Amino acid sequence: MELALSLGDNTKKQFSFLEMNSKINNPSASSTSTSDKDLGFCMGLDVAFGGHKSLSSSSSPSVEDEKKKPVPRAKLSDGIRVSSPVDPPLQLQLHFPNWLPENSPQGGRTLSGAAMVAEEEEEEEEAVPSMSVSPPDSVTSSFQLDFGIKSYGYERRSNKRDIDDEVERSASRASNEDNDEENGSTRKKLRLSKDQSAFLEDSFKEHSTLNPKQKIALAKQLNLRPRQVEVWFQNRRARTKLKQTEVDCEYLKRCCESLTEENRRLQKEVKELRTLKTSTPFYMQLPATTLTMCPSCERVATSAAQPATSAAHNLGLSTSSLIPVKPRPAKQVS
DNA sequence: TGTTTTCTTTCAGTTACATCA
DNA sequence: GTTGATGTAACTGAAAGAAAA
Repeated sequence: MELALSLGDNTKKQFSFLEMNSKINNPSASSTSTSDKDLGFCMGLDVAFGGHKSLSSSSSPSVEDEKKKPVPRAKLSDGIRVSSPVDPPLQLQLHFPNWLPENSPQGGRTLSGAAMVAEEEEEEEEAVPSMSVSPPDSVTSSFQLDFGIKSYGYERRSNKRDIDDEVERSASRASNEDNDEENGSTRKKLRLSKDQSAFLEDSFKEHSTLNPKQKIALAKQLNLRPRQVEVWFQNRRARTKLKQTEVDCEYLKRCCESLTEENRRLQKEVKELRTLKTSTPFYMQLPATTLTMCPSCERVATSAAQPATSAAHNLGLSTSSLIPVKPRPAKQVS
């Protein structure tokens, strides 16, 4: 059995970044509305939870795809623009997002492909003010803080994750110029600020998954790396699922207890009825030819069962096998 | 048109670090 | 100051799907 989770209206397609940003700029507006209790969890059974790509429409062009093939891709996602057949191969100047140090040695690096497209899209969009929510002395994420990106020695160097890592390592090297204690052998854990977390929570309420464009835009607004936003959403989905699983387990546990109790009660009743049946004379066990109604509870029973059920009533026992009918004067019915 | 390859995205599981009692 | 528990950012490998070859 799979569990369902509803996190609001998935039909909405766009983040309301500006609105959320205004919330960020006005801290008194939100931060209490981001707890899980406000997420509007809904529980259901027999409905698939998530699933691969079930919530995502992201089949967008990747950096490598566009690097390798400047020809257009067949499908687009959520407004991601790719070059048309008449577009020349892209060879654009990379505009580093503001989560990179300004003095990055990578500045001016030239790339082509979807990353460029994405960056261009970013530039084309209205200038969304980037978020600077961390206090100056905060230990939270800002690319100016130390980045201890562990060198994991990836085998493949072609997927997007690796590219992100490469960018991060580049940034880390740049950052290390100002931070001598970083030796690259340990990974530093950066904690997001409350505002950043609240902003991400708001985003998560709208979409539990992000397409690349949304991810980049969100990262830009929060002064985070896209990879951080991606990881945050992954972990957030995992937490949501875990929490929902706990709720479902509690519900099923209660159901099980209730059914166990009901079963126990019915077993007891059957046992009592059998005891009564064996103790009644044979002539009272003849097959029913008429229906009789119990005067006390106004339920109808067959005449064969009636003596036993009446006795059961007299004993104060429940008789779930009786058929409830609308109230009538106690009399025989043919 | 069908098959294989390549790549991306997501998830489940895990690790590592920060924080708190 | 130390230690264990807890929360969570970050990482890894596998699976699934889409697009290209």
